Amino acid sequence: MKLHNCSAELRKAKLRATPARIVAMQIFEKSDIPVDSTILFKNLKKQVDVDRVTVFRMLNNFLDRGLIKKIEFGEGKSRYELNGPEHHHLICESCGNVEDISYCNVENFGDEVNRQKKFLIRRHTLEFYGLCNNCQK
Amino acid sequence: MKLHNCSAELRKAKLRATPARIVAMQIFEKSDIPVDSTILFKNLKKQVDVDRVTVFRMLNNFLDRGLIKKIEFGEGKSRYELNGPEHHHLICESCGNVEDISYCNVENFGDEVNRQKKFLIRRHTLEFYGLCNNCQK
DNA sequence: GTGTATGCAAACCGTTTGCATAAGG
DNA sequence: CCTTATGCAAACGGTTTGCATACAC
Repeated sequence: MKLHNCSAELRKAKLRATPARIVAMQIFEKSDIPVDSTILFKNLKKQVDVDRVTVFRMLNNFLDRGLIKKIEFGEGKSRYELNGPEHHHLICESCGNVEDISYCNVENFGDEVNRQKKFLIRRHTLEFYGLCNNCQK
Repeated sequence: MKLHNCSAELRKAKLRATPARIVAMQIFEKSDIPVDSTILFKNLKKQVDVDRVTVFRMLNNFLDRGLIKKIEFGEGKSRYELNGPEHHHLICESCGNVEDISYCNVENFGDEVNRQKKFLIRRHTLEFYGLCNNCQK
């Protein structure tokens, strides 16, 4: 059980370790693709009695404290994932699966942009949409 | 006046050239940053009497016919721009201004991803967030 | 005990849908 | 004339807010 880790992590982020939050963190740790509020809510419900509103408040709390980050895949809703090392996503337009890619050569490109446009880049988003290996068959 | 061009363009896309659509196309042509439904609605209202619903329907029609494309900047709403040559955006987190960049070296990176992950890339999104030249001062 | 987190109800915003009317070709 | 676009009203899904209560520390 990672329960203790999650509690500690929450307290370290100056958040009270409530049951809902602990389970939410566990769900984030277990899920391999970014979750949206509805998925998180449904999975939470299996273990704790929690309100939808609380889920949104948790998400915002976690975001504020930098525990998670928000992503959008153009679905008209937000997704969230643990705020780990920078990476990008391969989103299958057929089955919806999401794979992570860690390598990114955009930094060099960013430097170029910086020089040319005098734009100070703080972060960037890069998502690839297409067909995963399975769905190509 | 570009009115005639817009009408022609609409008809070429097999869409009836109604006043609202013609003005909408003109607004797209004039605006240098991607517009959202509300901005488009307000600007349309200055020239034609149009309903909010009609704006959304127009946007979807234009999307279907490939006249425009949809973009998201993580604002919880969609933005739209004319479907011209591929480019990416520099979004200023301070003033909200958006600059276009045309050069993109992501293709090479995409090939790499393709080989490594056997993922067939159909399109990608790449947006830079930071501070524009003005807002750095 | 004190301040933070939660539940509930209600509202908000962007967007979609159904249906009858209007208008482009 | 026939089909497509529009307006209006209503609904939808995701998200936020106000307020009183419950709970973590």
